[in-house]
Amino acid sequence: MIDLALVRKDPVAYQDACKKKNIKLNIAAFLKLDEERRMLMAETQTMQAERNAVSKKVPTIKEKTEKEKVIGEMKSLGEKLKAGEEELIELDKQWMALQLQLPSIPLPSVPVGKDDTENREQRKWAPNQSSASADSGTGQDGLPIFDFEPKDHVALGTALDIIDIPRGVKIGGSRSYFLKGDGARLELAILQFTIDLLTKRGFTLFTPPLMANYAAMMGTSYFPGGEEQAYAIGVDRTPELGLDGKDAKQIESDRLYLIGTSEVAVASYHSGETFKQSELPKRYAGLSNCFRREAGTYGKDTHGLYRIHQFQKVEQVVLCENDEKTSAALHQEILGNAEAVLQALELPYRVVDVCTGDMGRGQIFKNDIETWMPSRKGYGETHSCSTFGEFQARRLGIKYETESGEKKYVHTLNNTCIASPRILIPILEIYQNKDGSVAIPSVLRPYMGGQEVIR
RNA sequence: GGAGAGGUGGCCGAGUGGUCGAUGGCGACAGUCUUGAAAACUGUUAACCCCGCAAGGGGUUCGUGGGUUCGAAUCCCACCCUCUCCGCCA
Repeated sequence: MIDLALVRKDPVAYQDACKKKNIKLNIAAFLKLDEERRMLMAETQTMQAERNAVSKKVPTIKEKTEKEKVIGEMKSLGEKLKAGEEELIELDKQWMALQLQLPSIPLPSVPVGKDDTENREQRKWAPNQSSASADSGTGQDGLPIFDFEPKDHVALGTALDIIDIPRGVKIGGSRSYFLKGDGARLELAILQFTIDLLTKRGFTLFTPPLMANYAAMMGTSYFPGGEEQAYAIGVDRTPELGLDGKDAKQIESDRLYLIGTSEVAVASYHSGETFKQSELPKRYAGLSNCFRREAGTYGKDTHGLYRIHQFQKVEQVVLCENDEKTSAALHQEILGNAEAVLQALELPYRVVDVCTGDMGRGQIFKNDIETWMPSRKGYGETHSCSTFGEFQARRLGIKYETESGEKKYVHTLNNTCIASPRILIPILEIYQNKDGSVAIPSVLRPYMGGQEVIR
């Protein structure tokens, strides 16, 4: 949500932000509605003031006919007031709906572009000399080269019996999978390694609710707009559905949504609260399963574990004071944490500055980290690091009191630290050996009982 | 799932139709007293919105949303949440 005083002061800047972010919104029309709303508000408030004043006087009137006269007058005022209030409620709905669409203004450094094809590569990293696989080498650019025909993660995982997609689909529908045996253990090792790294760096770990209400979805700015990507809980539970349950009907929902990221829950943790400035920043990490409908992606990334409905993620969430330098420094910090994990895993990656068109409504600055995936012959997005300014904090109502007693909204940031199984794609593909076995990255071995290879 | 109780200001808690945004207590802040502190005493102490340069004025808020009424914390309806007992249960 945006400070409307700023929009009124500089509507052009917000219209420009809409254009850059591909948001269809007429700022002038919104401000006209805003104006109308305030005028109507003034009118109804005047009537309310009169009603309140007279209501206070009524019990002191002793004379009966006088009293009845006043009550009669109030009755007709009440009708006018009610009409005004109803009109205001209607106007309010439209006003709020539009207000929730207002974008924040990207920082000046953000590249302007229409979609992810116009993101700008900022830097690359690759291990000097990869220790990844006994049977592969490292090219000049640090990317792995194989002296055999490398397999993709699906072929590797299927042959090793650590990934089972067909049976996943049998149980959970398209884009479902099982991790099995060492595959499941590898995932947990990665998560645990990441958790340990963040803990050492001062982050507090949360395992949050996986189901969240509308306020949390809206507050973190997934709603309105992202409803189609969220699973809403609500199918009927009648026992007489036979063997296939295909007659199961939608029921009225429990009004909860499965979270697409622990950010929804963890950033909402302090909603409605006011900190003391000395309590900031808060460095939080959420470990959770994440659920995404992936509506509208039919036919896209259908192969393997790249785009699936459910995954596990360690997410960093930071709340800090309302200061651009502070949040910029923390942005680099949480970006650095994710890079530290990839570097420990010796996976080549690059950092891109996400352009305006590929940014969300609320972000003012965003980096993606893309990790090298041999089967894609390119980098694939594995991390997303966002700075929101006070956009989320306004929706969530998270403030702090400065030393001088002033109340301000916090700034919020978040970044993936690791997300699995997508990260298994580069791990399995880069660490594969000629014989089809896969070496376990050395930093993960302590988490797998010292095991060195999956075969 | 069955039965019951309840949601009031930072916290506790009173209030069942009208000068109630709400008695009282605790806490916090300021002052008096004190060398200092404690105690005692005195005072201050909600959030949000609208108008206004400001001083200030007005509105809304007693879980949420509707309704009744000239007037609702108080009456009615729906929903959300919490607690207790029983049942079931990882």
